[in-house]
Amino acid sequence: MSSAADSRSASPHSMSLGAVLTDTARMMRVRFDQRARHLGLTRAQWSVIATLARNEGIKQAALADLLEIEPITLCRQIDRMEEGGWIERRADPTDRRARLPHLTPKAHAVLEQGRALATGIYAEALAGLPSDAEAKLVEMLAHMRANLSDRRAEPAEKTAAEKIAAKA
Amino acid sequence: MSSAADSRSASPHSMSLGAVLTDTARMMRVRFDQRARHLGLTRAQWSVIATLARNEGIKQAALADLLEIEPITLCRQIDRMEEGGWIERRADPTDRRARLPHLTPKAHAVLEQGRALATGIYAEALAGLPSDAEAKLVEMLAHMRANLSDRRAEPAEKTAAEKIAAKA
DNA sequence: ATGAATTAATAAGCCTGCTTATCATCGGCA
DNA sequence: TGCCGATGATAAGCAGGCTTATTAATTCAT
Repeated sequence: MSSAADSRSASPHSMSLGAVLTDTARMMRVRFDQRARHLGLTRAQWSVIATLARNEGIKQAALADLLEIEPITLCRQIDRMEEGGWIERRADPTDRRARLPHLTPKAHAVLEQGRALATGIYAEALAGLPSDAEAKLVEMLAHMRANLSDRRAEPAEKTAAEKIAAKA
Repeated sequence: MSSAADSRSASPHSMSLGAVLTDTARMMRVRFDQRARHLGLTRAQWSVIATLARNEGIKQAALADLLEIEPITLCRQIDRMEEGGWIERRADPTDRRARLPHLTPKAHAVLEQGRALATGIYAEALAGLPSDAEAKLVEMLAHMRANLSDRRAEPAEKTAAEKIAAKA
């Protein structure tokens, strides 16, 4: 039963952080998808709805930036969500290039359910950990995300420290 | 500059944990992919190579279990890696159903480079955090992964605690 | 000893991320 | 005024996850 853990821990600092991070993120997404299936929504789609709800009238490119995905990824996601009746694109009166995504009433109707689902899954994932675990995790992960967010494919040595210094 | 963070933190316990977890995992994967591109390898592929290197002669289903992905996902990954010359499938003399994946010399040759890459990226991500951050993170994430790993689409209440009790 | 259940691998088809490239429009500057 | 670079959206095509279902081989129970 412990073979998986054993086989991964040959060098405790080599693969485990990336592996456990990726696995945990994937499992959280899968769990959300399982629970949200009866709503007809995936985690990624719910994330679009939740963000859009707080940013009415935003452009696709700006929304992609909030979601931290590429515009093309969001574009195709909105294609699917428009087909599913969650979102409609409206013309921007001030810029004929833009097609602003708007939530439909159907999307507004599931906002609360999605929030409750997410909260329940976080609670389930964090069960058995100290009460400050969530805050600590979010803080550390946000820090790591910031460390990784800019630079391109440069050699790894002494870049992170510089970046942090530059930000401060 | 802070608009993304602001727009997400409307309710600090609603979306942020899942969002930051997913984003950080994705950025780590992207970073690895950028750095490993000159090797012709992706993070997912390197992960297969590293795990296979520690488990010679394993079956595909067992390897999928170690990697915590579905067998079909690994099957298609191995298709690509066989095409790329990283892996070859050999017949299992004791079970005619099985086709055992084996690393090619080309794959053995990049093992060290991959390990160094991963180590460098972890260091970069963790820069500026206390020295025990990695251990704490791995511990918390592993706990969460365990909390989420079994059960199916049941309601969220009081399942995690039961599961932990059952495991102990 | 044979028929049922299980297991190994994989096909089909979807979702969501990416890179790269195209096209239309906007807006600033010469 | 007219042009040229920046911007908004999207097409094409790949990677790597998933669910569901199929085929072949093995194993187990009767």
